Formats: sequence, structure tokens, C-alpha cells
Amino acid sequence: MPVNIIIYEDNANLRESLRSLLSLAGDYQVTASFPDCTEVALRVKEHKPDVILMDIDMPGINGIEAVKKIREFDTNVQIIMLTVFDDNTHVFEAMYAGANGYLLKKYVSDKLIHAIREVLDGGAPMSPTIARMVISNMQQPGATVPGNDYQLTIREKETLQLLSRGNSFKMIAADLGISIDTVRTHIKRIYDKLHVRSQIEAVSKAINEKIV
Amino acid sequence: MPVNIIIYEDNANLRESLRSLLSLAGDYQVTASFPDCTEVALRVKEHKPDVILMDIDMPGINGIEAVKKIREFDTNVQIIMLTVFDDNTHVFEAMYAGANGYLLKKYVSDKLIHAIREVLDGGAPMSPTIARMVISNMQQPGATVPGNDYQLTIREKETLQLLSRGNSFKMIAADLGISIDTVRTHIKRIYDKLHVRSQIEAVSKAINEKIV
DNA sequence: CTTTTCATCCCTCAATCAGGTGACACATCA
DNA sequence: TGATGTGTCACCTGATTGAGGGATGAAAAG
Repeated sequence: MPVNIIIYEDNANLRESLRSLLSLAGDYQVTASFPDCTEVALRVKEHKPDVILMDIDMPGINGIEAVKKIREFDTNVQIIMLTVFDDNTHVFEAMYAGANGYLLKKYVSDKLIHAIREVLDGGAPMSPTIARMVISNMQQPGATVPGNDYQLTIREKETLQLLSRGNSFKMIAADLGISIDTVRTHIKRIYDKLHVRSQIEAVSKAINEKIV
Repeated sequence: MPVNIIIYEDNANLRESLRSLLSLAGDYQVTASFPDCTEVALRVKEHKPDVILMDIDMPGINGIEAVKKIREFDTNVQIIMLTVFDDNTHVFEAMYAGANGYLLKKYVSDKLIHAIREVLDGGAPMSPTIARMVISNMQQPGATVPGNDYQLTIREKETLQLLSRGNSFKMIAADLGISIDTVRTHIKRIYDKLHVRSQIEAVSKAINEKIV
């Protein structure tokens, strides 16, 4: 069964190049291709592709918006962004929107077939510089080393979790089946360990450093 | 000028395989290899490698700890993790610690040379499944439906931001140059709009839905 | 067997916060 | 011009929280 692919690319030459590149490779069937994203949801539902190749810079709805729309109803179709942009705004927006891969156009001829194979195998094809950007992005907030669990005890972690979800001391006490005073004690110890002095600081630290 | 590489790998067979794989490829020089990470900082400083291949599971100091130690004094050396673990704890810890690439051992023979080339070119080589994990991790916080900014006004967003960073009303008032009662008003409106009833709920919602 | 850690509970006091109500200036917009 | 939205400020009440204490028992570690 061939892999069904639809293409969104406003440049007619490139669109046809992609189509022929894929048809020559065998096992790939471009069931449709479009120069813009009007009715993107309808069209995707209609063609039920396995893979979507999506340009970013298109007239009307751009590729990132299109990905968001598609992800509202389909989280399975594999979407590879195909673009000339390698600045981090575009890359991260695309990733957050729900793209599975991100190929720079200059690598397309070499890597497209490979990338399609890879998304179908559950991978996330990315051009090298893109991969580096993604990693750097992860490392930013990771100035806080995970493993810094601040030696919280189990009970303290539970308390912090409930606190982070917006519970009052009273609710935490009820939830854990202990007295409110015990909750207060746990909270105090948590403050000591996290070096904070209020709920919000603790919660903010807990969420940002994913202790919870 | 050949690429200088040092290897950390406790399995003697694999260590030698890597060494011969690299020597056969030409242009790569394994200047040292070690079965464990004792004195890792000293050794790296001594050999000044271009690339470090780092196993994770080693006796004594594990590879992730070693990466942290190395990154304390050298942010330029390219480090590729070389491991059998593909669970997300190990992957993310390694990434946060400062690894540049993450290759599963089963792909080593095929991809090692390519991966070394790639880190040196500023890329971030990853096995496909690893790349997918990294991307999924990025998409988690973005799972929140976009467009939900709850119609907060500029001032309310500022207030919420300061609140999320752990400031008290008093501090927010000082920061914004307004009276504490005004802060209270803003906060109250924020509560209404976010449908919450406390600081923590607001902060937790704000962070999780990345309004701030 | 003693010490430490964890989890539990209690008390007090001052500070902070939530919820309510009301007011005023300013800008925009219908 | 009048309605609406925004940003500002004030006062009040009751509840919650933060910061200090201190205390007990069970379990783990030494």
C-alpha cells in the first residue's frame, strides 16, 4: 500500500518537483497538492493522507496556522514542515503547533524520502541546525538541573503537587486525610527546602522546575 | 587536522570497536578512551578533544553526571551520548545536562561517523525515536488550546506575570508604581476572567496555559 | 539501644489575601 | 452624548497564610 501524501506549497515549480521526486521514488502517492491552505481541514479530512508536506510561507493562512487547524481534529497524520526559514521563531512555532518534522528546503532533494520514512517510523526528522536549536531551547530552562528535587519527602511532594493544582491548605488536608496543621508543617518544610517564602514562589518554582 | 575524540565506555569490546570504526574512517583520531569517569574534568582538560562519545551506564559516575561536570568548564566540546536507553528520563536528563547528540547503540555502526560530522557542523544528531521524544516534550506545554488568553488587559497580564514570579501584592504595587489596592483590583478581575479563586490557581493556570 | 528522619498534631500572632462595594478619570466608540 | 472598558484608588470584613514555637510516635539507620 503506497504512502498517501498531500503537499502544501505555493511555489508551483517546487510543488511539481516534490511531486515528481516522490513519484520517482516509488511507493509514494501524492494524492493532492495545493498552493494555499484554504479549507485545509476539509481537504485533509477528504484525502486522509499519511503524510503532509507543509510549506510555511504561503498566501492566506500560513503553514503554522494550518498545522494548528489540522491538529484540532487529527493528531495522527504526520506533518513535515518544508521551509526556507531556520530562525527559531518559525521553528518553535511549528513544533508547538504540532509538526512532526522540520526540513529546510535546501536539504529537501537529499533528505525528503528519508524524512518521510522517518516520520512514518515514529521519528522526527529535522535538519541538523534545527535539531540543534531544539536542543538548545530545551537546555535554556534546564539551567535548573533536574535531579534537583531538593530532597523533598514523599509526603512533601504530594503536598506540593496538591498546592500547585490550586488547593488551599484545608483542601489538601482533606485530600490527604490529615489535619490542616500537618499540611502547614509540610508546607513550611517545603519552603525551607526550596528556599521560598510563599505559596506562589513555591508553586512557580515547582512548575518551572517540574518537580511536580 | 584530524578530529580529536575521546571515548567513555565501560564495555571493553565496544570501546575497541568504536576506536577501530573511527580509525578506519580516517580523519578521526581517538586520543584516549576510558572505562569510567573518574577524573573526567582533568582528563578532558588534558586531552582537549573536539568530540566526546559518552556512554550513560558506567560504574561510578554515570555519563549524565559526567556531562554536567564537563559543561561546568567547557561549553564548546561536542558531546554525543551513546547508549542503550531510550526512555525519556535518560534522554532528557542528558539533554538538560548539555549533551549535543544522543545516539542509540543499535544505530552506532551506521550513524556514528555521520553523527560526529553533524555535531561538528553545529547539528544535533539524534536517533529518530529520540528526536520524536524531544519534540513531544516541547509540544506538551502547548497542548493548551491557543486563543485562550481570557481577554486579560495589558495591566492585568503584567500583574499576573509579576504574581507568577512569586511577588506579593506589595511588591507588585512597588514594581508597577501603583497602590496596593489597585493591584488587588487587577487581581480580582484576573480571578474573574480566569475563573479561579486564589493566587495559586491563577499562577498555576497562567504557567500551564502559558499566558505569562 | 540510641539517634535521626518522617509524618503527624497543636498553639499564637501578625501579615496577607479574598470578596464585596463604591468612586473617579480617561479614552473609545456607537 | 452616553455607554462601555480600562486603570486607578479606597475601605471593610472575615478567612487564610507565614513564621515562630513545641510535641509525639513509628520506622529506619547507626
